[in-house]
Amino acid sequence: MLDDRKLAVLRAIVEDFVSTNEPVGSKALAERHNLGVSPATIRNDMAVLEEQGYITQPHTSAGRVPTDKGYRLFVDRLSTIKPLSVAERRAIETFLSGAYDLDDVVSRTVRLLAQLTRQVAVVQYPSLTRSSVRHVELVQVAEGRLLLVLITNTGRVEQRVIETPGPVSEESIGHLRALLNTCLDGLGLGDVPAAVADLPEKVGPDDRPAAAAVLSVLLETLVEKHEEKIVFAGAANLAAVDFSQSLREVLVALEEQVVLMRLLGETGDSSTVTVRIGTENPDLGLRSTSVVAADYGVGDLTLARLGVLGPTRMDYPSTMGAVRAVARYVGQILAGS
Amino acid sequence: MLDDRKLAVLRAIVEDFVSTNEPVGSKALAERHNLGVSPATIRNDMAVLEEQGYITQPHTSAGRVPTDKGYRLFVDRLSTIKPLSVAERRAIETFLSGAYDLDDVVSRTVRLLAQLTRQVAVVQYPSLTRSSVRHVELVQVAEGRLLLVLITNTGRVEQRVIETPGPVSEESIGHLRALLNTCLDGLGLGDVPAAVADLPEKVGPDDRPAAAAVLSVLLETLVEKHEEKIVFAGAANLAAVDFSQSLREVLVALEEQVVLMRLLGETGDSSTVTVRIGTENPDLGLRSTSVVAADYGVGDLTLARLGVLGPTRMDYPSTMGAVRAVARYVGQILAGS
DNA sequence: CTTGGCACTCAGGAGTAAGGAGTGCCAGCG
DNA sequence: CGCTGGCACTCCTTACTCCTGAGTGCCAAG
Repeated sequence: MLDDRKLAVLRAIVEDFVSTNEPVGSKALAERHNLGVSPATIRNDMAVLEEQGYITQPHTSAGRVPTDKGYRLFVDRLSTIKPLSVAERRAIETFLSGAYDLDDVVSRTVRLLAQLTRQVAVVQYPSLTRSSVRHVELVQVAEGRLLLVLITNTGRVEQRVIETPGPVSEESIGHLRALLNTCLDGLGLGDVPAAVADLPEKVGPDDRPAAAAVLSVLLETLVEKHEEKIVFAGAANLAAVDFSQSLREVLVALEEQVVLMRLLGETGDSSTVTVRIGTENPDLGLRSTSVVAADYGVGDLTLARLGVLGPTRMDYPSTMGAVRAVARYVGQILAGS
Repeated sequence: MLDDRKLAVLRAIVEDFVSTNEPVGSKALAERHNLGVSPATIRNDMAVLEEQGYITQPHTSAGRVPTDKGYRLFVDRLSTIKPLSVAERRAIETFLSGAYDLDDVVSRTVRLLAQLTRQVAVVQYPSLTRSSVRHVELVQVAEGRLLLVLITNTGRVEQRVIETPGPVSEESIGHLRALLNTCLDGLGLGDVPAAVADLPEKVGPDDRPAAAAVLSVLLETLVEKHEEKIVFAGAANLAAVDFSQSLREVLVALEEQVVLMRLLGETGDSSTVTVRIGTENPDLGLRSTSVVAADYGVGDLTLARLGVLGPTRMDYPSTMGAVRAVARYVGQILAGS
């Protein structure tokens, strides 16, 4: 129902509109792209494309603008992900490899992605449930108060204060610590609750209350922090685009972890870059924004997602290229640290 | 040179302009505030105030608008900090006391402050140089790779990976750990470099290289992370105000840690709330923003700063009240954890 | 020193007109 | 049957003008 030429016209419309931000007319199309036909012919094609819902006119006697459906077709069938230049790749590599801990990796990544795409970047911390325990540390910081530090294989460090019912001897703490480490080492965090269920029974009766307190805090940490840690950068890039009225809504969304999580979408829907366009987004008020996201991880293990948020009028091929490249490099960096 | 009535007029102008965002004229002033004189008189006073540089007109035949100098006089002599309502205080208390670690305290604080003031809030993490060591942990996470975890009395947890020249025995690590803790426990971070200078000499010759590696990373951590950790929230509130062109610049500034630090200003210039108005700010491009900031800490010890960034046209008394109150509560929370 | 009166200024909105980009449709051509 | 040039039509955009009203500065009188 759409022959090759009509698809070519749609592609040209998307490309021109993205670069000029102005409705594109038949005459301009005929001039800038050598489609080999006259403006009148293009007009006929445009009429068909509009009827099918791929493009629309802001008003009579204006050029055409792609609809969400039009962008969708463009992304799915009319474009290919544009790889980054060698210089860009090298820049990513050197910038990321300078990081010295997980916080630093994440914060560098998000800033890098924002700069590459000139849009708002969002990066999720490696999921806790997909990580495994590397080390558990228990330190008495004051009478009746312990600090639990949980280090995962992805470099995440979670810390919690534990109020114990009474003072605990250094010896008991050492015992408890050893116990925790032997029974948890290398274990996936999802399996921790089952593994520690019988912990209080393994310690002497005097230490039971303390062990129980530690346990409850440990389990709490796993559920509370869950997947929720997520950061963004590049809000300034929003001001450049003419977001006008919706700018506020976008900023609000960015500050809500929950909304951000929903925007990035479920992990693992596909092994490559995914795109959500305009109204495809779950969130009202972000109807004119698109999200380009991808999973990252080490090897086969998916750790979390990262992505970019921008106007529907976006350079999808380049953005997708940047997101894919950054996701890969982050995986490499995490694997090496 | 400025009698009481002229000051009253200035105060009225500031208050009206802050609440309406429109240049205020002599007639409106006479109606809304009972100054006991006619508009004509007020006009004369206004002429004087303008001549002295406290107010200005956007254009002939418009009302007057306060200048930075006018706001300054208002803040210094014409207003008093407005205490929060009981309900607000209670809300702060319950919200902050729910926090369970330092990250959480800081993130809650910044969101709280943003919401209270309906502006952009900025909170600096407790300064490392003003903290002291509570515990040092050393863990072998892989062959030739150690993890150094530094816990301060303010709850900050810094972690760094250390590559050792070769494998290190568990025994050596234990020794090193004990050594570090005994010689650093309770020490101010500023004093750490001196205290550990002779550390390599205290260990056996075999462990020298490892000790040196640990040492260099430890010292690096202290200088690199220095004071620089700082977060903000409430960017969405920027969109509400009519910041127009400068919005982008403000957003850029917010994402630059260094700029943020400079904006908050030096700690300890005064024991109470400080205000920087418009051009008093060190940063170009933020000429139409004001910063209201205060130190926070536990007891006499100042830990860091927090504050609010907004348009010069701001409700200073309320904002100052909120900043002061939040700073106090944060201190209390930190003292109790 | 304060006040009412008065002429003056000027930003902002409404109304109008010209310009132009782009369309839809039609008739003719290969 | 599809492509093309021509043409009338639509309607957004810009510029221009005019008008109104808020607010001022100044002056003369109390």
